[in-house]
Amino acid sequence: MNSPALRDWRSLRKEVLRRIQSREWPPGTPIPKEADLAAEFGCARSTVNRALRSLAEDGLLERRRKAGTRVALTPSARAVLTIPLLREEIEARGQSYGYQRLRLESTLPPAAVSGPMGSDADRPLLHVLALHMADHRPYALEDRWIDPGVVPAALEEAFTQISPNEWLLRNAPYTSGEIAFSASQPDRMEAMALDCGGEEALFVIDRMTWYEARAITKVRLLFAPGYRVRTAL
Amino acid sequence: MNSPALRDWRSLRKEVLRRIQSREWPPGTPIPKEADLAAEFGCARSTVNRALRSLAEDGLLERRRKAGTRVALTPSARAVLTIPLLREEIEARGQSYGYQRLRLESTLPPAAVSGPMGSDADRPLLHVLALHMADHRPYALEDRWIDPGVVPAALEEAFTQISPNEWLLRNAPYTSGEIAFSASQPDRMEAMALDCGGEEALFVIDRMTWYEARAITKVRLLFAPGYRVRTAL
DNA sequence: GAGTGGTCTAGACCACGGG
DNA sequence: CCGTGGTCTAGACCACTCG
Repeated sequence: MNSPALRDWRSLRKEVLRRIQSREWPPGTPIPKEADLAAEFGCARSTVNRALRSLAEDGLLERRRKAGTRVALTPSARAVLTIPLLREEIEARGQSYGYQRLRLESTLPPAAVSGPMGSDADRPLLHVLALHMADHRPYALEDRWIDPGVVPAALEEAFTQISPNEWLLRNAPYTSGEIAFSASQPDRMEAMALDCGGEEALFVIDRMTWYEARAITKVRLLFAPGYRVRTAL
Repeated sequence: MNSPALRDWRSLRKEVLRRIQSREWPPGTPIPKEADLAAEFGCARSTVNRALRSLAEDGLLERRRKAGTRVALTPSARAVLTIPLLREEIEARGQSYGYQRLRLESTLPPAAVSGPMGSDADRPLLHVLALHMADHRPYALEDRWIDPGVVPAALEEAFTQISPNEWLLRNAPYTSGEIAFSASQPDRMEAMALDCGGEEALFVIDRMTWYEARAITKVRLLFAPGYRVRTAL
């Protein structure tokens, strides 16, 4: 049967997606090769390729040369998180953004910092502690280490008007990074800064970024109680 | 100046990425149009398009017809999280996977469940409580609600051998979903099931999925202390 | 109105990897 | 080996949107 000709890759993607979701093509099924689909839908192979590639990028298809294309066995959920600047995140919700630098020092990093960053344990790093606020209430505590050997300009900055978060994004481009999400209880200092109880469960983001092979910065963001990260699947 | 001809889109992407990261093209800069880049690199415009589109999808470029292509002002970090089956996640680390159903009942959902799911508050839903274990130690507690009106086959399943997590993935394809990450303290029952203290901060994943416009299931995964979700940026 | 990206085509060659 | 997806090309038309 010839389907009604679908000539653009979006329509084609939709149709293939429909066949997958309706179990017309169950998980594991090998689907027709590109040339055949092109014939069925009356379009060029490259258009089919575009549609199938898009589905493969979303994890719904598995493609291999010669082996062909199959419906993925486990459509493992992929969530794309967009991590905005805290300031933008707060302002986007119509709240007023506040910022306060709590501490700035140049000091020897603890092993928990120099280790992952791969920096010399006997070379001082810049350490900044800052509080982000939404509508004048504590929102997140930023505990950051910066390697001045990689970003010398950071030594000239006081971080009283702009957060390290934002300053680095503007002034220190990175080539790679990693991010981790977890949960943690605050210590006494952190609880005080966030104005919450010491037994509250707090959401934590740890991030580290590199420029080429050199670690730029390592940061731990501790969010006030109730914080959630949401996204569509 | 003619750059050494780059004929494949990956090399081209690399070169453009280099110019962005090296600030040769600072944030906000309009970059040459596709046709010009094609001429510079000695390749077809569609190849340039492929490379630039790829960078735009990663949020590094902003493209608009007529306006042209610009380097994104805020390279807001995007993290792609792949949420695997708990079983696969555990086995991938070389640990033994264990599973235990703790409870199965058909009961009226609390408002906190029927509300978000958009189901009638006076129609019973399937409620399953199950424990996932790694190397015989509690790993995550799965607290799930399933609408049997959408997935009737779920009524035939005892969930003693297979987790709702895995059963649903196999038997109830979804068309959309949402996921949220947060931190929470366990209540007494949860602490007992996870064999941890009641004041521990636990990582929580809430997920809800739909088929078309009908909510299939809502689940809350409570992870044992120390759990982290990691990914590259 | 006109310039730029978005997309489609028909054909070609190639790289990978299954049999 | 040889079938399949991956990619490139040259050209074309179109859609969006800025000026």
